Amino acid sequence: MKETTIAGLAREGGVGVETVRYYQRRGLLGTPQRTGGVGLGGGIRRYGEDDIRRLRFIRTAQTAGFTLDEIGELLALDAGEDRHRAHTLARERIVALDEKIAELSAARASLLRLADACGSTSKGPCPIITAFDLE
Amino acid sequence: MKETTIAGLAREGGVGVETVRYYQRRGLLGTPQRTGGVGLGGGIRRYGEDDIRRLRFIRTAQTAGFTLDEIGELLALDAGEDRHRAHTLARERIVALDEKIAELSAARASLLRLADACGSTSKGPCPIITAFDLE
DNA sequence: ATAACATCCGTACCATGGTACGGAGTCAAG
DNA sequence: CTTGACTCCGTACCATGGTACGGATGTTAT
Repeated sequence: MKETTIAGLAREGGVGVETVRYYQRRGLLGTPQRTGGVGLGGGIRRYGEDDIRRLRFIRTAQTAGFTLDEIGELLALDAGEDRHRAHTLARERIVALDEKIAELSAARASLLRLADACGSTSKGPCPIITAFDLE
Repeated sequence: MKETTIAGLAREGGVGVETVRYYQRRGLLGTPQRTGGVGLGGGIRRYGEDDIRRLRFIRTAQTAGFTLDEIGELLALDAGEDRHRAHTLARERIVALDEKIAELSAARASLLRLADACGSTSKGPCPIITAFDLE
């Protein structure tokens, strides 16, 4: 049971320590039990595999376009019973992703036209605005 | 030569009036000559086809992932002579777009797994975090 | 046991891309 | 020639997703 501190967790998740703390404040990550805890506030918190998985999930869900609020809901659903809600969220996001991917592909085509138009060695300005006109 | 006011320009570009003003402040859109201009500050500004094209370009360039700062550079290049710089910017963005599209496609696959796993009528929690694990 | 380093916590600040507000000026219709 | 809608302008505020600071405490290596 590999345990680590907040710095190790952050490293595993590919984020900074401050970002982990930010997620804790947002309620996306828990604040585990502290070691010993002699003083008033207690000691240092220890994190395990579950925390690492959870943090990684947050990051990949972000790339899927979920906001942190939505990710909070997903994490709640992961523990809950509402399969229908989870299914709906996933479906909605797939539709949004399909739109986004189409949008980016169209933009890519425009950029290709632009690179082509401005790639020649000929002088003068290249019609950047025009290259996007055909979208 | 269809002319319009800021509200018409905003409508054509699919943005709000305040957004147009914001772009003007950022230097992305110019502030054209005013009508009559009797008082101290002058009258109402009039916008034409070029302004509409420029505004639409800003919006589509945004969907391509350019920041407003980069769009400002592109607009400067459109008038300038630096074809090489324009070509470089376009190429860089194509690479970034390819990465982003791949990322979104992977996320889409995860969501499909998730929708599948949580779509059945069976009870209990569905493994949301796990559905993303295989990325 | 003491130095060096990490953690904890609240609070403040940051960048990006807007959105809102309020007062003054302008324009067109009745 | 007034009313009502629109414009202009500065300035303030907002949401999102962090990032930085600084003092107190905790941990660890020598």
